[in-house]
Amino acid sequence: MKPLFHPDTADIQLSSVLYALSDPVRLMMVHKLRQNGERSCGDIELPIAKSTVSHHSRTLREAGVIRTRTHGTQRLLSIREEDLETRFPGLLNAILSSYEETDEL
Amino acid sequence: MKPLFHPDTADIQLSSVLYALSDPVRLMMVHKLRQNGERSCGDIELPIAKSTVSHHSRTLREAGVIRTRTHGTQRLLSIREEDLETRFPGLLNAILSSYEETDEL
DNA sequence: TTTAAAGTTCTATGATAATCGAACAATAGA
DNA sequence: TCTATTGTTCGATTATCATAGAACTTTAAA
Repeated sequence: MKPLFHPDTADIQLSSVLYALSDPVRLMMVHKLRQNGERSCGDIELPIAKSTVSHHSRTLREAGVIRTRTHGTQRLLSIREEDLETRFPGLLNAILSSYEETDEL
Repeated sequence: MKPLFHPDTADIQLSSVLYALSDPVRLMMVHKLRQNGERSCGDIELPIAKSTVSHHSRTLREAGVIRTRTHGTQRLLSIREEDLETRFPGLLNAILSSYEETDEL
């Protein structure tokens, strides 16, 4: 199995994180991951093709927002909450709180 | 003089704000505006052509991040801090604090 | 060893965007 | 009124991206 690239915490770029979270689909993915905890790609209900989910997962992973680990044929996604808090204190919570307070659910 | 469009506070979209701030040039613009207060386009030192600055100003304005007012031949830009705080409490500060703490200056 | 399940990668497409230079518009000042 | 200043808009270019379907890979299960 090919190892998946995850940036080191110190290498996570603010603009990359903001970009990753500026897409409504990806924002919804991250919101659901925080609400429900670690989930496989398929368990996150999304109105798009699975190849598109895969693409978004990769964008979030390469930006340093989520972690992906392999479990059987599944890929389990989770938010890198501690790493993000270390790198950008308060940022993730401010974004997801804003998301939850508005009508973008 | 053509009136410039500014979205109402309630119409500001989170994903649009995140997208607007995900570009390094625009992030720098907003950082400098908060550091120095209201400034004209030309007073914000940027390593890009003035037509490009104008384009970025428009993106920030239409996303609801900045306000633009006319003063003579100048356009004065300022951050919509109160509106953003009303709409997305803590968001702008979390983003700009993150920016200032990292090496992206 | 087949078969099924879960994702990824490839290819293609249509849309959007970052950039610049040139032309244009509006205003202030000489 | 002419001119300089400030910024916008237009046109073109180049690049990136969101999307989907098809083919492929990997693993688990029958």
